[in-house]
Amino acid sequence: MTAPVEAPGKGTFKAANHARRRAEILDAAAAVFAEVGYMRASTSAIAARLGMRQSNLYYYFSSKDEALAEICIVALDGYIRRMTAILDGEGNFEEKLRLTLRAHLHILTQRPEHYVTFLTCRHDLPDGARREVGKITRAYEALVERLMAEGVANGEVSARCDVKFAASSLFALCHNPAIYRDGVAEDNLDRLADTIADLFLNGVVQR
Amino acid sequence: MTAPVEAPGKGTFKAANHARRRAEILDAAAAVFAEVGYMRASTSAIAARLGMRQSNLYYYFSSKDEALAEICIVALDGYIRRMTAILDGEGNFEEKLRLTLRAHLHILTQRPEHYVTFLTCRHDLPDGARREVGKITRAYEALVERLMAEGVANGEVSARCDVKFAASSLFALCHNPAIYRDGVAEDNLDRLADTIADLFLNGVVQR
Amino acid sequence: MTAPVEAPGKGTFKAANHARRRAEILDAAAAVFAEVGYMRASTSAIAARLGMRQSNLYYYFSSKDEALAEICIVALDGYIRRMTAILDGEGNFEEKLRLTLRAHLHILTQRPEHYVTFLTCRHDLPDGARREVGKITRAYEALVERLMAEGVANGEVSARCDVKFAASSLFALCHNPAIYRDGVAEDNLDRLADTIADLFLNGVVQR
Amino acid sequence: MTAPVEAPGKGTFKAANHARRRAEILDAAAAVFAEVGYMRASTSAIAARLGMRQSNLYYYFSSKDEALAEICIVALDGYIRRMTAILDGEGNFEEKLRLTLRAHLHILTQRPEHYVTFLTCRHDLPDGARREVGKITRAYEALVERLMAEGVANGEVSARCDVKFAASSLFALCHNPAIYRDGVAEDNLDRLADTIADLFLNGVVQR
DNA sequence: TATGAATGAGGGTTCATTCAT
DNA sequence: AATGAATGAACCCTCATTCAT
Repeated sequence: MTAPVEAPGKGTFKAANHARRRAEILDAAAAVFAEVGYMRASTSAIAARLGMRQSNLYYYFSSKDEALAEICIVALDGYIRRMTAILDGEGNFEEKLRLTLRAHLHILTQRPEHYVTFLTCRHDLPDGARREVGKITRAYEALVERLMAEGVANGEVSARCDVKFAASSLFALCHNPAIYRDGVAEDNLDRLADTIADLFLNGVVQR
Repeated sequence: MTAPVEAPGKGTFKAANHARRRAEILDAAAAVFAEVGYMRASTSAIAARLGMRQSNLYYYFSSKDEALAEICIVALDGYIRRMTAILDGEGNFEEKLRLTLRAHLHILTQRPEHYVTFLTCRHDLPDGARREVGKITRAYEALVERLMAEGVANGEVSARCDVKFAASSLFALCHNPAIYRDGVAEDNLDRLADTIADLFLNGVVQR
Repeated sequence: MTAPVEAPGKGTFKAANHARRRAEILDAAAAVFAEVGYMRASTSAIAARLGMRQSNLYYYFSSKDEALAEICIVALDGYIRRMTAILDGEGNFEEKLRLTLRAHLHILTQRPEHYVTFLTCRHDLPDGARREVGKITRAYEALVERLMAEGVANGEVSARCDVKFAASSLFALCHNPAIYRDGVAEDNLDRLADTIADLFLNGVVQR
Repeated sequence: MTAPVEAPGKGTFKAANHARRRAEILDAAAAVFAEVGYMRASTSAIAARLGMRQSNLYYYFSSKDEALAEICIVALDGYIRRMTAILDGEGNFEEKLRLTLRAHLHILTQRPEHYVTFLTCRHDLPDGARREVGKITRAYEALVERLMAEGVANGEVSARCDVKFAASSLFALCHNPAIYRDGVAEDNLDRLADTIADLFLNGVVQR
């Protein structure tokens, strides 16, 4: 969890290079984690993907755990902020739901492996990081539940709807494309989000 | 994949003990696999849960892989048959969908850990077994897709509905309760199934 | 090394059965030892060859080591006595050498696997048995060396001949057919012995 | 069979160290294999001989099998080439035979344990390597058989001589000193080779 | 910054052996 | 006389991690 001992000081030239390389390593790690799972991902497989040697990874990260934690944090980055903005913004339930889905799935256009890693490797985090990540996750879920609750309150959403169940179902519908597609082109994101929204809002029944 | 050489002969009355013990081991293994994942699950943790020594497991199973494969097979057992029966039976789309969900989730009342293990550890199967399990899984998915297609054909389901997307979404909605609950009491199964069916059929919108 | 605890008393009916079964087990063990070597020979492979279960072997033998030791003893049985008889008997060097080879290779017509096991698994004996077997082996070698020495003494064998080297060479020439053939038919034994004798006596040079 | 992934790049000057260490490990392994046999040779015994930890062996070799295969290859190295040169060179049968024996036994002055390991542990090779080694071995044997056949053809060798039997007997005569001596001093090699040649050519009979 | 080398801990698996029945 | 069940020790191998250079 702590930074490697000899990491360059902030603000120097070196620091920029260091940070860039760190990010590259995170990407490689996320790719391997997403493909074979955290436990099967060997540090040398990660290093090989970057053409470097295993031991050099420890110049940038103090442990494999740390890399996983950081990937999960990156994957979660901004979710709370964006979701808060959506909730505080204009629009009825349906509009906010569509915005939510776009925001939620946006990462699939940028860092799909980070998202998959978050979904599938979260449980492999060491206790401390797992609790931390869990806290953020639950806060985010709470915001989505609030969206549902607002929908119920203003009559757009059926009163029979259990907000917790609805929120977790919404997430579940997002996992599928995350895991079974290699990534999402930027121009397809909105269509994907709306497809999910349509199902979630209206179900499959013909009207 | 084959039973250990020194297992008792078939049909003897000792064979029943052997089979019972095997099943107990499978249950213990499924519990550990579901809890910490296949890779983190040590064979001695499985043995400890049964008060036996690790090496004794190999009297019943020839490898950890074999146990996983068997758990996945058990989890899949009967799905094709039951789904075929539903499709060939009476009822409109909605009725068949509700039956499908009950059949699909029924395992949660009996062997929830087997189901979770199947969902989360499938990828850890050795190549041969993974292909075999994949074949069964795809056949089952195809049946559910056929259900969707029939719904579209007779006008109960919206024509805009992509059957593949719909089928995989239905499964996704089932994963949630599987993973986040410890099991489902037999008398709650129908309610759970119907809750999912309601969402899937009509969405959350108030009408 | 000690007999199993509950072995039947000598002279009883049971004792005969017991001894017969013991011999069968020794044969099976010798076959497996000869085929894959002592270390790779599992007790269950031996049992399987007899249609019995591994644990039952321990009713007849107290350990795998004991079976090996006994096989080696059986393989050596009578060598000293027969060699002594040959040395004490009539005939010149060449005649005695041919008798020696026939006596030495005779086991190939009866228990080739015992001989091969002796040759290839001797080193796997536990210390005590190895010394015992080594003692007998050396005594036998000494007799063969005496044969060579007598040949030298009476002028039939070249005076330049090192008796130790000659004796061990004679044995070496016997190992080949032992290891590379499946066994020797009784009527071929004399021919095989004479072929080796011819080479040993006269070499390959044309005269 | 392939070198470990993280071995140093070819041509670097670190690679030389790596190769040297690899060779040291092979020597240690050969010594242990020759002493107690492949199956009884534990990797930690090999490591202990070098003052390193067992796991470090795997930085140089990917498996115990690989080390054995390499030892056998080393033991066979050059045999075909040298034997071909002898056959294609000048000299009558007797001269070529003596050259053959010197070439064959030369390894006893350099790496006796490799030779003994080859002789006694060949059967423990995994299937692929065993076939490969078997192929080389048989090719070499065929060359020695050709030598015998040439001797028969030009009248130096008795027409009654079976070339296959003669060739395998020659090898058998070489096994003895290999196995029962700790090695051969360089200046004794020729004498040893000639002793064997004398026996093989003329037998023990006084003329 | 990066590498080669080394290590300790742990895991899955095999197997001879024991013992109650 | 034979079997099912269990066990402990040993073994090969993997891997994250460390450290000197």
